[in-house]
Amino acid sequence: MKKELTKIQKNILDFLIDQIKGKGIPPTLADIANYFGYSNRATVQQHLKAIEKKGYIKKNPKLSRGIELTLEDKFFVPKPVLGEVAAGNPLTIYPDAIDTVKLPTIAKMPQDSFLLRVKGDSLKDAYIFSGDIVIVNPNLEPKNGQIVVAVLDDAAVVKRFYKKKNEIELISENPEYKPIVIDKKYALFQVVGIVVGIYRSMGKKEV
Amino acid sequence: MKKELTKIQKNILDFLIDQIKGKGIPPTLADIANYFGYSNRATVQQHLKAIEKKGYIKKNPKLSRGIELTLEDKFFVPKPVLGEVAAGNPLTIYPDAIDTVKLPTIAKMPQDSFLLRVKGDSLKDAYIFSGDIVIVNPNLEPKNGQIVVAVLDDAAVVKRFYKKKNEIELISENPEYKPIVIDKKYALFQVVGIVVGIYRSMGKKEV
DNA sequence: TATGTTGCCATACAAATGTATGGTATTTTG
DNA sequence: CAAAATACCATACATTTGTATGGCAACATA
Repeated sequence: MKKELTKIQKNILDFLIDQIKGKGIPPTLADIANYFGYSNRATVQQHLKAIEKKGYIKKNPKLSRGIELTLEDKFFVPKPVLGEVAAGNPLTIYPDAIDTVKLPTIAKMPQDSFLLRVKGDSLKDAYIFSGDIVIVNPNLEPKNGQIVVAVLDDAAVVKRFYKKKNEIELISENPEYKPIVIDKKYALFQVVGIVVGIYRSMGKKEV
Repeated sequence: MKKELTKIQKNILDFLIDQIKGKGIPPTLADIANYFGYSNRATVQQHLKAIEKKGYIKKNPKLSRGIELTLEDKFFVPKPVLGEVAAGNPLTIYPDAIDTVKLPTIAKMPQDSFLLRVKGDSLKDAYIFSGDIVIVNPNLEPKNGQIVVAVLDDAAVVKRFYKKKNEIELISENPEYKPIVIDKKYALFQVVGIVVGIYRSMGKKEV
């Protein structure tokens, strides 16, 4: 049905997806031209026309930023998963993505939030299961009782956060693991972000 | 810190939030003017200036649709929950929203997806719990094995979908409930949508 | 009373934006 | 080979869009 895209067209489409899904707002022709180094909007214009002709996008004529995606799987956008975490046995967060998860469009991430895949069932008492994706927002101040991702001695832990006078307590959902108490001044401790939610993709059972 | 907004300014801000978070793209001045029935963009212009002055938005000058939200709780957007469902005991989907859930920005919904709150633990074998929000997408074709929301005799059920030759089988996660078999021609049956994912907000324990 | 805020309109203008048209060169395809 | 598609550029033009300025009315406030 749909014709093949050329390499450049594919690149532009990727850019469109990235902008629309990632940044939230479709780019202008000038944006695209600028990104790809074109000195001219008309070039972009024709590429878009070609892409539209092949059925991958739809243009809202005369409207600024009026580019819509018509991808069949437009509800799913690949997002990098930065690592795996478990409440009990801290795992290192890898600098690069270890995997990619297809997130539905609902999962438009706040700018610099990131995803971690939960491994093991040590969070099951918080109803989070192996394979679930936790959404971590690094831009929020942790409040008592919230579940946070923290780095302690170069390892990541996911625990419930409680701020005391001079120390911070990290409590595991699972009673098997004892609370961790950290002095506020301890340098090798840092709250990476707050778990704002969990997402679980349906369809494939990959537990 | 932030000054109070007037009624009209509040309305405009609500519209901005609705568009940006809901539709995904900030409106133009003309859009806003049109929505509120203003014959003039300058009116909107001044309202935006007032709202910006009070610190609720930030404008990217000279850029089309360059309105940013600066809300403290900008990561949370109210979304209507259309009803409640349980796998075992079908509940009616109410025409109006029964509740509103604060969804984080990650939960930018695909255009006409809707939310249902899960009640009861009859889906617990699918790791879905009471209080979880299921995201239902009405625009996808159901495939075998997917969890769907279906209307059967005016009641909603959430079950796993299997298409047979002449009939459709709806299988409950919970072995207590027997599979439902529906003839394909049965008029009072319709698949409302597919559960594309579940979302659970952290922070408040409201189970 | 004077002053300021709010709410709306009209007009004007510059920049941004989308679009149309034509040109050139390369590659692909029948 | 000829025709079509691709890839890029330049120029021109009409709208869209954001912005600035001024005017008018209602209202609260000092």
